[in-house]
Amino acid sequence: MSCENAVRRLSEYRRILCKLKALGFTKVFSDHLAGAIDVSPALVRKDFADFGLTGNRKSGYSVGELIDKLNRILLKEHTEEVIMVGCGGIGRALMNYNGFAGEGIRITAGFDSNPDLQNCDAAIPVLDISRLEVYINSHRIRTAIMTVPETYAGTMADRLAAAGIRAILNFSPITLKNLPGCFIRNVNFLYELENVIYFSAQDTPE
Amino acid sequence: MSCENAVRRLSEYRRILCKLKALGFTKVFSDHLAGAIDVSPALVRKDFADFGLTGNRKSGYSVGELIDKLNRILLKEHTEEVIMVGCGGIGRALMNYNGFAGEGIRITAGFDSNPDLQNCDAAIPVLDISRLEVYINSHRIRTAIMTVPETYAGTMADRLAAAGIRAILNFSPITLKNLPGCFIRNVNFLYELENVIYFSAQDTPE
DNA sequence: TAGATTGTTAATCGATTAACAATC
DNA sequence: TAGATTGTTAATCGATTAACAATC
Repeated sequence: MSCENAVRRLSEYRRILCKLKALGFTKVFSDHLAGAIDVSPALVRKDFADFGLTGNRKSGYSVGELIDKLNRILLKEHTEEVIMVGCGGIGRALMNYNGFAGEGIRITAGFDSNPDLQNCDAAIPVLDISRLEVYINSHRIRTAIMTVPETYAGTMADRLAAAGIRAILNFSPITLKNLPGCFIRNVNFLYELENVIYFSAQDTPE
Repeated sequence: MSCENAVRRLSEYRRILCKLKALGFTKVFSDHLAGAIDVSPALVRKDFADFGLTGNRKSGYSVGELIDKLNRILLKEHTEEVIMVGCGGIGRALMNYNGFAGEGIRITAGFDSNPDLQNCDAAIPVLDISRLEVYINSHRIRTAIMTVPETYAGTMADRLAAAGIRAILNFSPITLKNLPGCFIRNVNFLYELENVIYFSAQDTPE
């Protein structure tokens, strides 16, 4: 768990550092970053130490150097190509989501078994699911986003892993476990919303 | 953290219990549920004890009774009305998401400042953002989903909290902290994807 | 040097699990 | 009764934080 959380914090540090850089800052202290993401300065330093990010005992950390190293760790040095498996409403919305392009992530193709959703000529082509394996192989895709109905999620994850996918972001409504050689991260809209609804009824939701 | 995690597990237990009920099961043991969501039987029993769900020292837990009590805890006894703030691609996709309706959750209206997205006559009307406060008040809405651009997220959350919203599911690309009297849960698509991409490059992603 | 910050270790905190008495 | 499972306490585990020596 810690590792997943730590990597998420790296994303957050990176985001803040990019903003600081844009504002002209060249140095930053663990104290500042800690305040920005609401953790202790000790955790910032520990995270950095754990991932080999070093600072200077007098002048803190170099913003530019941190960003460079974080870019390497988070695979931001080259554009990462990702596929979308399942192109219903959520899948298409994420394919058009504008928060990825500027961050070195590109969804290069979608796959769906429904011919009505297929379109080879779209900006991001939506191909028949039968072409999945060949595409993954020829484009050396390692990462997939899955937004398929519950019934298909399990077998589709197996199929993706077998085709060489190393990690899946799973939005389908069923929680999947990691497969051998394939990391799976589940995001369940229903559970998230039920969670929020639960706290909306608590005396002190905060 | 535990509480948020525990409530999420309640959602998972509930889902599994509903399936068991559909299959005709009337009794279940902590051991079974534990296996299904990949935790220890002790945690299942502790979760249940913490939320006042009791079993029988010989015959385990009653499926029907657990579902009833979980429905009460998770506010499933009446349809929960939720609003969507920001009706771009993700917002509209979630408004049309078919995973909520059968689960006692209804998105009753969307709000956006862009007139092109507004439509009073749609199945789920999309209203001008100026009508937000009146709508929340007259419909006694407690829960909101937010999919707005980064620039507006902070002030919009303040506005929602001031209007009486008690909990927000925030999909906007900036992490928000809880406000006094308003719980905020952040889901950041970029961070989730960066996380998954990170693990796709690890030797043992699993 | 004096002051300030990192890097790191030990302490703390909280969540999960193991163990077992209670009991159906 | 014997066996099995809950309910609960103590132990464990892991993540976060406090503290401080090293040092720029």
